[in-house]
Amino acid sequence: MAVKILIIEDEAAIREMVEMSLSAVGYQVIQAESGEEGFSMLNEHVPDLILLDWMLPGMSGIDFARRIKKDPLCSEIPVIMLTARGEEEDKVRGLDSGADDFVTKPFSPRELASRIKAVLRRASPMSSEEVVEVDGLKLDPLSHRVTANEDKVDMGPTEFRLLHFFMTHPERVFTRGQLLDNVWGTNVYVEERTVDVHIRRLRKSIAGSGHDRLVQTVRGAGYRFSSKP
Amino acid sequence: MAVKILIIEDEAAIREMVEMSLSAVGYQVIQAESGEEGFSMLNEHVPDLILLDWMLPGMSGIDFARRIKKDPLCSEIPVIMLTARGEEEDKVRGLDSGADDFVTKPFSPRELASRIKAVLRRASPMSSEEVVEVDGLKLDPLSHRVTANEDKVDMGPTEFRLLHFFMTHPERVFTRGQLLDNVWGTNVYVEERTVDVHIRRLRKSIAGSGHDRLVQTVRGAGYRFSSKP
DNA sequence: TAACCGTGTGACCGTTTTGTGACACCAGGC
DNA sequence: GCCTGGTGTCACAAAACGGTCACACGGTTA
Repeated sequence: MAVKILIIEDEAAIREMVEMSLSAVGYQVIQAESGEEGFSMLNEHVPDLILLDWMLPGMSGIDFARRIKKDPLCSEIPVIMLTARGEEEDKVRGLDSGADDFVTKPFSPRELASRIKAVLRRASPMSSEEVVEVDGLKLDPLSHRVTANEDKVDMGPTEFRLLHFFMTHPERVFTRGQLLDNVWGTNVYVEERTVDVHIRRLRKSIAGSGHDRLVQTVRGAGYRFSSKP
Repeated sequence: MAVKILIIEDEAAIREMVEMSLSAVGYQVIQAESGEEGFSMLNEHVPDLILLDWMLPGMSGIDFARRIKKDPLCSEIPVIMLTARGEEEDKVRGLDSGADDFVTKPFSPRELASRIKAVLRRASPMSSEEVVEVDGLKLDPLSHRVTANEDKVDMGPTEFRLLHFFMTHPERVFTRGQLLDNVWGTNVYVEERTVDVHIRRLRKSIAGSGHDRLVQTVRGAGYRFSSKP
């Protein structure tokens, strides 16, 4: 699955440049031009990294970072601050607020890309390649394999991606729309009820070992993956 | 363990390109932008190969190579020199200094990767010439022979390389593109479906002993070699 | 209790992906 | 030249997958 990066930056020129250079190296870029928009984006997408402008209209970057880090659901997402030259003294405050790195404007696409790579490596070593396990249900992205208590589990590609997303974002409810965005990908047009069907197929394939209880329905909201009842 | 490559090159652009393209095919890349930094890196990492820029600020590439080769701890590490066009006549001197190969800038990632592969194969025959065996299926790179429970197995050269790659990288899914890169070589252009055909031929040739089950299709992802079902 | 809403479920069918045999081409040996 | 074995590509077949629908079910509300 492609690495998602959310950029929150009010200058459209910078957003566009970042979008172009990062998507060229295989990242999926989601844009927001204000803190508020950034938060609403977080409801749809769960990015792997956030690029955050230091000076934002309305909510400042540092406020945003603090709120992010307080939210247990998002606190793990690494943040890179974009600062203008001459704000050096502010770096300390920025670090306190939980930013993982700083890039000073103007920056080259290359520099940004290498910082991103470094931060991602540091923050979660190969997050998308790590084996995830919940309650005896194990998913190995590298070998593309799912086992329930060492027994092989079969499922289709979409179910696999869905399960992978769930297992890497447990204990959180996702609406059907959010699941479509994160598992199917943005700009696809399919019925929301399609999610139900794939949930059903996923449950069926992991039901043999009783793990279907991990995929929970939250009526009126969506679905959740959780080991708690 | 991943193959480590140390690149010593002052131009960040080239370093980044190399880093990206090599890490994409599974190498671990360590960067240094000067000879001095290169030496300090050698104290931390023992790379399997060194990419060395011909023209370095301060200590030149050739000086570096000479010092490397004098050090008994590092003298075995193969060195590939990166030279700019028009330095052809210098190649002789370079060879005297112990470089194992040359790559002329500008070079393509594919070319570099295949040179690296060739040099590593030449330099350390140990790892890639060891007999591998999985489940009674034995491949001997030295005698270029495959046996299934002591019975001889026939296959074409490409199938042999494919099987060798699979057996040295089991339990992991490879896309058709990755297989093309790793088995065919990086600078060839062939249809991805060609992989399917060779998978088919490989399966056919090892099917007599039932070993075709080791070559597994992962729908939507690629192929995997595994002794597990 | 009946209508209603959201979700579960099985089935359908077009599309996509993979398996498979055949063929043309190339290089090397005779 | 003429085989021969190996390779890449193609066309077709087979299988799996994905999205949609219709209907069933169960809880909630009027």
